[in-house]
Amino acid sequence: MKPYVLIAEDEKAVSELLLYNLRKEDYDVGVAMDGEETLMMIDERTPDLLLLDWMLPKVSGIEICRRVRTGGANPNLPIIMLTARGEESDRIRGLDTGADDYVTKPFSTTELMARVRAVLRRIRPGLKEDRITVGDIEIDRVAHRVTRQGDDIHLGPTEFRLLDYFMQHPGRVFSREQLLDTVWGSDVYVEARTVDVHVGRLRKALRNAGGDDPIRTVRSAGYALRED
Amino acid sequence: MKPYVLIAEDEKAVSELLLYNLRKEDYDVGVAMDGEETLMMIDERTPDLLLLDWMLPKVSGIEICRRVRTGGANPNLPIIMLTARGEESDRIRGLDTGADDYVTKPFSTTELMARVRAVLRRIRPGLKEDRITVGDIEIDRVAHRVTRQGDDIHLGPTEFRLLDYFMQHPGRVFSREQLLDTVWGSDVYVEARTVDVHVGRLRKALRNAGGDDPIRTVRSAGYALRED
DNA sequence: CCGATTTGTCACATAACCGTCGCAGGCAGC
DNA sequence: GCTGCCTGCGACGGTTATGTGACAAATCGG
Repeated sequence: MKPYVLIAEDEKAVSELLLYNLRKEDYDVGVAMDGEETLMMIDERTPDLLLLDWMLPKVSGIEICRRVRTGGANPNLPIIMLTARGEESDRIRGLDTGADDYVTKPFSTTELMARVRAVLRRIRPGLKEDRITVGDIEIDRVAHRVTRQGDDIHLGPTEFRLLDYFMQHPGRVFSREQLLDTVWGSDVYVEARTVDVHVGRLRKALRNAGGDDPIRTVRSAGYALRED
Repeated sequence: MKPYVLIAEDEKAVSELLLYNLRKEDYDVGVAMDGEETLMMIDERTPDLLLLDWMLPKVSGIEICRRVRTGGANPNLPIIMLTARGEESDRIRGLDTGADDYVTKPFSTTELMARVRAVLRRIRPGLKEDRITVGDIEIDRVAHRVTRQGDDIHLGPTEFRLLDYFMQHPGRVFSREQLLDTVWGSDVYVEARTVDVHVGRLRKALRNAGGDDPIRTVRSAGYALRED
């Protein structure tokens, strides 16, 4: 089953961002807006991971953290703490109370997602790797590196995300619209043909490392990564 | 039984497009033109999936979403939300209220159908596979690939759709008119004999992968795929 | 604020595909 | 076997989708 991630965050802007990104990475997601609700929702269905805001109305994040660790039915529940920048000592107290990781706001979504994966992988090994290999291409999302037959490949941010997405679903054909939605983000509007250009750039970069074109064009449908 | 899909959409152009395509994929389809009607129709017969427009007269899409999730007899009713491009925060609120997926208008029909399948497959596994095998021919709609006895077969878009349609109904004979309607679409006007040419091309492509002709000509009636 | 990198769009060339035609051959009924 | 329809298929002109170099705007990192 999909891992269940509970977001405990009162700022709607933040929780929505998290919600959106976690859904995109195919998790089950719940949102709690204050401390009480968080505790209730944990009781209802034990999450596989708790994203916990430091400052939470009614019952603070650190208090929740403590209660979970000492009190409840699941003292090993993984927790990633979200703190505002500059609360350094708080941060440490956060780890002290037993959070598995902490992230300062504002945070990079990519980085947070990587940490989420990292924590979840501890619980469920082989869940969503930080490294994927398809054929002779390997991508390392943490180190942000791509190699082909050992050679390093430099990619721009967009090409990187594009390849990343392809490698998560090898063989599958994506329309330009789908790619725009997921790789670019659903909130940007760019021409569909832009995808072509970036696929072209990705191709050229991959070609430079030798071997033949690993991206398949499916006329009138989109692009796909060859799956061997 | 066929899955029942309810369309809640007030723009006639959109709802008819959906209706047409869903029928083509062999679903039972209902159409509601505003929010009230939608709620009524849900009560009458529980759909397997609700395609819900964001902006709906009388009772808005989001309100319906909320009521279904919280109130009714079937809080797990799968919902795909339709939103206009640019309503980004709305979109996220859509997910927040519990839609299973969302699609922005204007949308690609192919993509929407894929999502419909994806959502329905969650409910009824093995419903409409992304892969079909008939005899020694296999078609993979997600990867957009056709193989025969392991060999890859390259088909143009039209031949692909044609074979896809045949494979959904092996053995059945289709007239040229039926094929034009479904494979080409009811809105294009081309000569009936065009079908012959494409069937010919499909045949040639399949022949190249060995084996004998899997398409049967029924004189003065049409064509059919042999079902062994 | 500057240089370097990246990005989105355009224009153009090319390749892939489409629909139609024409004709050769096949099929059924007589 | 003959006749009148039907079908298979190669050829062809027109259309559409895709690949790619160029470029200006945007962004990043100092």
